[in-house]
Amino acid sequence: MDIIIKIDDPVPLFAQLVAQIKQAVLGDKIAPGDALPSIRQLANDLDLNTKTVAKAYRLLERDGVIEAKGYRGTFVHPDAKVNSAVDLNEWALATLGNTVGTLREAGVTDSEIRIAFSRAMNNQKNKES
Amino acid sequence: MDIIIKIDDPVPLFAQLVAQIKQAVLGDKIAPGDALPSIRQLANDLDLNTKTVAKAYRLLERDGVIEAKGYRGTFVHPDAKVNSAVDLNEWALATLGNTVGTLREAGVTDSEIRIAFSRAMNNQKNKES
DNA sequence: ATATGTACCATGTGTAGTAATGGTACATGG
DNA sequence: CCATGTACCATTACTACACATGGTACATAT
Repeated sequence: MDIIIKIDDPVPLFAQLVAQIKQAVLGDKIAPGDALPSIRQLANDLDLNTKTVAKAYRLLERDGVIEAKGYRGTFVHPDAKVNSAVDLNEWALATLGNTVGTLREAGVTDSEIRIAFSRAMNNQKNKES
Repeated sequence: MDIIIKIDDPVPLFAQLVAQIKQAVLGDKIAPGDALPSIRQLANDLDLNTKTVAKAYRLLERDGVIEAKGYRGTFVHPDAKVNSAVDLNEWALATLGNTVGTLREAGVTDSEIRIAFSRAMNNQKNKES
């Protein structure tokens, strides 16, 4: 795996990692079942903090691209290729875009939308008890 | 109109103004057709900047609570009482709350939701040309 | 001329959230 | 024992935005 991290890139480091691993899956450079380097290993190789790599791995597992098997290490998910093609963030963008559009049409100010959004994020945080 | 502005209140000054004027309408202290003090006048009385008062008036006019008639001054809107009861911000909060809830259930991170929201706000800005 | 709402230039302060870093500690199951 | 992923404590730098302030300028129509 030729992973190249650019520290001066505006794209966050963990996001670069996520993107490149998804690309590796889509380009068949790694296949389901393949073992990935451990968090500590990869952090050492790429000269990153373990937290940064851990964050990328956490997101990749949520997206069904990799599978963490505890002490045994991390592996490429069986459905990795399909799941790599699905972009949760783009869907979130589209969904929020619709809502924002509706509010804007109703005459709600951008500033008010931002404030309402901030409140919405904090409100629901306490809703799931 | 007994308007009291508390500078040490966490509620923004312009928001205090908006709320109190709406309350004055709902409490029949001012009725449709009544003239409101000019922006400069009110800013002077309350010891506020004209911009702050202007912001409140702008929002009140959008909500159909008051009517700006240019050089003639500002007046209470004919449908002020009905329009004062509608809270655009609460509706925005509820709408955004639903969207955020949906995204959260889908496993989207709060951080990712915020980023997607930020992009949604910037995207649509250029959409209406 | 006058006072109206409105629009533009700008600055300062405070808050909130992101990204990345460091260190320490834990349960897991070969 | 040991390396795994994971979770907690924390700090630093940065960005974006809200709020409020100040000054200046403009078209309006009596």
